[in-house]
Amino acid sequence: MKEFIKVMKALSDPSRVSIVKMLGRKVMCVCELQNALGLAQSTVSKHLKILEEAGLIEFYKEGLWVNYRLADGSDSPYAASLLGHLKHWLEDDAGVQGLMARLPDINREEICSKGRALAS
Amino acid sequence: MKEFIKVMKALSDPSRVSIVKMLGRKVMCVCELQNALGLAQSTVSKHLKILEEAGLIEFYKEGLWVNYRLADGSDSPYAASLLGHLKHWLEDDAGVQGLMARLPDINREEICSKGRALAS
DNA sequence: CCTCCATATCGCTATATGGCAATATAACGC
DNA sequence: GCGTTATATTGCCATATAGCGATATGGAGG
Repeated sequence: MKEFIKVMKALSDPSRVSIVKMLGRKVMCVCELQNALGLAQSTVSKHLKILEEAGLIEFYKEGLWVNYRLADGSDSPYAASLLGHLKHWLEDDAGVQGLMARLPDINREEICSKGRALAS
Repeated sequence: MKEFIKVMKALSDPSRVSIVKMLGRKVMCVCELQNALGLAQSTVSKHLKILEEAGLIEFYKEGLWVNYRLADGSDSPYAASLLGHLKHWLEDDAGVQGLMARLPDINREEICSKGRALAS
C-alpha cells in the first residue's frame, strides 16, 4: 500500500506531472527543469526527490551534471503502469503543450552558469 | 490536468484506497464503511465525496440508505484506468486483506441504528 | 408535525505539503 | 587548496489535508 500511495502522491502535484511529461521527451538536468517550470532550484530538487523515491524517475551523473530521465519501471509496478499511461495522457493539456513547445530551446549550455549570469 | 490530479489526490490516502477496494467487492453504505474503517462518520462522508468528485465512485439512494459503488468510468478516463488496475492491485496487502475478510460480516441491518445503539 | 435513522456539512486542530531563500555538498579545473 | 558551477538539503511560511465532534439536512413512518 505504501508503495502505491507514494506513486499517487508523487503524481498529485501539477509541477511533478509536468516533470514526468518533459522527461518523457528528453533527459534533463535540474537547471533545465528549473528554467522550464519557472520554480526555485530548491523546489525542483525537492520535486525530483519525491519522483525518484516513488520509482518514477532515475538519475545518472556526468561530471557536474545530474541527468534525470524516466525510470524503467523495474522498481514499482505502480510506477511502471502510470508511466505507461502518462506517455499518451495529458498530451492535449494546454500547460503541457506549452512546456513541450519550449523544450527544444531549453539547453543547459545556454541557460546554466554563464548563461544565467547574463540573464540576471 | 485538473481531472488527472483529482484522481491522483483521491487515491493518495490509504483510507480512500481501502474504500475503493471494498466497493470493488460489494455496494456499501456510509455506516458500513464507517464500521469497516473504524473512522468517524463525518470523515467517511468526506472521503466519499472526494472519491465521487474524482469520478471513482458513485451513489444511489434507497429510502434512508445512500449506497455507494465503483463508478463505471464514463466520467473520467483516468478514473476508469485506475479502477481497472485496482481490481487486481493490492490484493496481497495485509490491511486490505484484513478488511476483505471482515466484509461478509458487515451488514447494515446488524450495525446501523439499533445495532450501533447496543454496541455503545 | 414529530420522531427516528442515515448522512452531509461545518468548524477546529494537528500534520503534511509546495514554495522560497539560505546554506551545505558534490564535482571539476587550475 | 581555491574558485566556480550544479545540485541537495535545511528552515521557514502559507496553504492543504485527514481526523474529530457538533450540527444541519434528507427521508421514512406514525
